[in-house]
Amino acid sequence: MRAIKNAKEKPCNPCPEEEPLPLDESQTDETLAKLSWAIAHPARVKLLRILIARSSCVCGELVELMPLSQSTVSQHLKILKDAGIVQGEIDGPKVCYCVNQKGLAVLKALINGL
Amino acid sequence: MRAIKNAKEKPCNPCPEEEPLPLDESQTDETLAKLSWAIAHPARVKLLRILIARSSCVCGELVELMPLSQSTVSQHLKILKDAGIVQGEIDGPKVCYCVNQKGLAVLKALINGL
DNA sequence: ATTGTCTATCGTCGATAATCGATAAAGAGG
DNA sequence: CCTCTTTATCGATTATCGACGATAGACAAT
Repeated sequence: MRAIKNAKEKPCNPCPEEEPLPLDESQTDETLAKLSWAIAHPARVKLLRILIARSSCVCGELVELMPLSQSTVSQHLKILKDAGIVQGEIDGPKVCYCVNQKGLAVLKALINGL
Repeated sequence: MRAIKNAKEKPCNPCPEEEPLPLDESQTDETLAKLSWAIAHPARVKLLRILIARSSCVCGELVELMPLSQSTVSQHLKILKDAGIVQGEIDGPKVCYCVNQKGLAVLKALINGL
C-alpha cells in the first residue's frame, strides 16, 4: 500500500553464478516436483517472468508490480530462491533479484526430458 | 496392499486425441501455474513417467507400482487428468490411463518459453 | 546515535492438499 | 440375480499453503 519514492532505474550488478544444484540421479522425481512446485503459483510465474525480462530488479520494484503485500511477495521470492530458480544480491539496504540461469536450465532440462 | 491377480499385459487401445486446451493469452501465468502444480508432487511425476514409458497402463497396475493406497493414487491421477496431462479410457470395469501428448506439449512449450 | 528506508521473518488465520479407510458405482461372469 | 473385480468418490484427519499485518534487522544518511 505504501508508495516507494526513489524508484530510479539503477541497474544493479548482474548476479554471479551460484547454486550448482546437486541433481541426484535417484531423486529426479523429487527435484522436478520441487522445481515445478516453485512455479506452481501465478504470482511466482509472474515474478519469474518479470525477472527474466528485466535481468535485474530490486525487491521494492517487484512489490510495486504485484498486487500483493510486501511480505507476501517476499515469501514468494524466498520460495523461488530456495528452489534455486532465482537469486538475491544484497545491495546496501536493498536486495537485487535476478534469475538463476542454472536453476532455470535444470527445470527446462527435466521437463524436456519427459 | 491387495495383490492384483490378473495382471496380464493387455495393451489397451491407444487413447485418441482429446482436450484442445484453450491457452488464453492473458492467462498464460495461470495456465503454467496449473500445469506445473499438477506435476508438483513426486508421486505425480512418477505416475507421469510410468505412463510415458509404458504408453498404456491400467489403473490397478499403477497402484501396484506406487507405495500409496488405491484411493490416493486415484486422486493423483484425477489431478493429472484435470490438468490435461493424462487421459483415462474406460475399458470394461478397468480404466486405462495414458499420456495426453497435447497437454504435455503445452507444458513443455510454456516452460521453454520462459 | 537517531532516523528513515528497505527487506525478511514471525504469528496468525482460513483455505486447500495429502492421505487413508470405507463405501458406492459399473461391468463381467457365473 | 448375485458376486467379484475394479475404480471413483465420500468423509475425516492432519499438514501445508497463501495471505496479511506487525515486527525485527540491516544499512545509509543526517
